[in-house]
Amino acid sequence: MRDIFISAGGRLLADWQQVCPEGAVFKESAALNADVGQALIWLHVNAGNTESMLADVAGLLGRFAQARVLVLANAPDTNEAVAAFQQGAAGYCHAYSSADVLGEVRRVVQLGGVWLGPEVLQRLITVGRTMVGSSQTKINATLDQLTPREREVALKAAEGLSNKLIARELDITERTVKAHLTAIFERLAIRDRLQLALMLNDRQG
Amino acid sequence: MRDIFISAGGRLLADWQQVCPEGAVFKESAALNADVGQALIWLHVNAGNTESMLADVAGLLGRFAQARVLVLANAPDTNEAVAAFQQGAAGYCHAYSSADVLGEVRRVVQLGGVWLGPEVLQRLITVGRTMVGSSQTKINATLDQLTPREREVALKAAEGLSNKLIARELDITERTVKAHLTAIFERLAIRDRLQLALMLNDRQG
DNA sequence: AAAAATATTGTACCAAGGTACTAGACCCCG
DNA sequence: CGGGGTCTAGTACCTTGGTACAATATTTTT
Repeated sequence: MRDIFISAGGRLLADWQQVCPEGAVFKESAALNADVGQALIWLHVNAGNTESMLADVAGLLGRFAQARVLVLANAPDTNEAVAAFQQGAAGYCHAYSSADVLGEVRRVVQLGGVWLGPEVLQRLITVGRTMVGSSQTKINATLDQLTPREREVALKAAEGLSNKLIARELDITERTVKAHLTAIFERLAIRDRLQLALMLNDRQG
Repeated sequence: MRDIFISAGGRLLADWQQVCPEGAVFKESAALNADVGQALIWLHVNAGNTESMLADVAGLLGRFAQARVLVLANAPDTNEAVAAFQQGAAGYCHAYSSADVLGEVRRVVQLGGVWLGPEVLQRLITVGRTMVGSSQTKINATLDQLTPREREVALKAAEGLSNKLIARELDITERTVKAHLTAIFERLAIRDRLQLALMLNDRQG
């Protein structure tokens, strides 16, 4: 996917060039004549001119159906961002974002995603916040299904300890460790200790 | 809105049942014959089979225009999530999510929304970038020590797949999988696949 | 062109994980 | 007191994971 950078100033942003060393640069969207195909167009806009930005986005998308347009704003504004997305932009971010961020944005957009900055997200998403922090709750809910002794065994197994080591630490035989594990696997409906590790170590929601 | 649960294993997840006590369970998407109308279809998928998941999602959406499809992944993967959304899924979350989370997901989707998990969110949010980015970098640094083929094997092993399954998916013999794993263990200076899973799944930052 | 890395597979073997069936000791509750 | 859950553990057995000691073909690097 080609990268095309459009900036009124025509000046190339250093970080952008780092992300897209092969990218082409234009001074204005009108300068794009030939069909660009599946290009990724980075539209660098100045503050306070939402109207012309929207017109540019609409124009580009109209002329190049296969292209995706990303807006780089010198002074990002949530309202402007929402407007850009309504117009069909695939992303809207700070023009002076670091190369890391720009790379990530590019990746997301290339994968067909829409990149949303934090402010825009908060505006669009009402849920989430509470949910994000609830993974610990999930783990506890999992552990609550187990007896105290099973919990001890489960945690040690999820840390990667062998049955022999668990047995030594809990001062029981290896056979008993196996017995607990069998009970754990059945109760949690999983196959083996690796699945257990995934359940207990995965901090995702 | 009816809830329909599809799992290859046909096993009902306890938390899911709690959220959808009235839900129907099927072993495979093909088992859904009659039109389900405005149903909410929970598609439980195993790790590492993105293709078949996407096919399932596409098939379901094609057959039941009014239905919404939610993907429950045993081993969530951001790329897979993005792919699922591209295919038209209304949500993608961890199969072992707690009932609380599942209920919230259900609510959002029923209201016509698209549910984005924290991992996908964090991928999109710049704020979480520093933290998430560092651990991601760490993981990448780990993976960079491996050859391309070894990376594939390592990731699948870390997801909990058995050698047999990995072999099948990569279309090589189980012996070769073992050879790669032995090389991986030596290079990363770890003992077994569980340690590998801990290394690659640790998203603490 | 030679050397090194990568990818593949074989046979054999041992250790570890996990299951089946069983069972005694202990504790709590109705 | 008896039933049920918990913790413990034995023997036996099977499966999976991992290593040792190979070999061959392809690609990449030097």
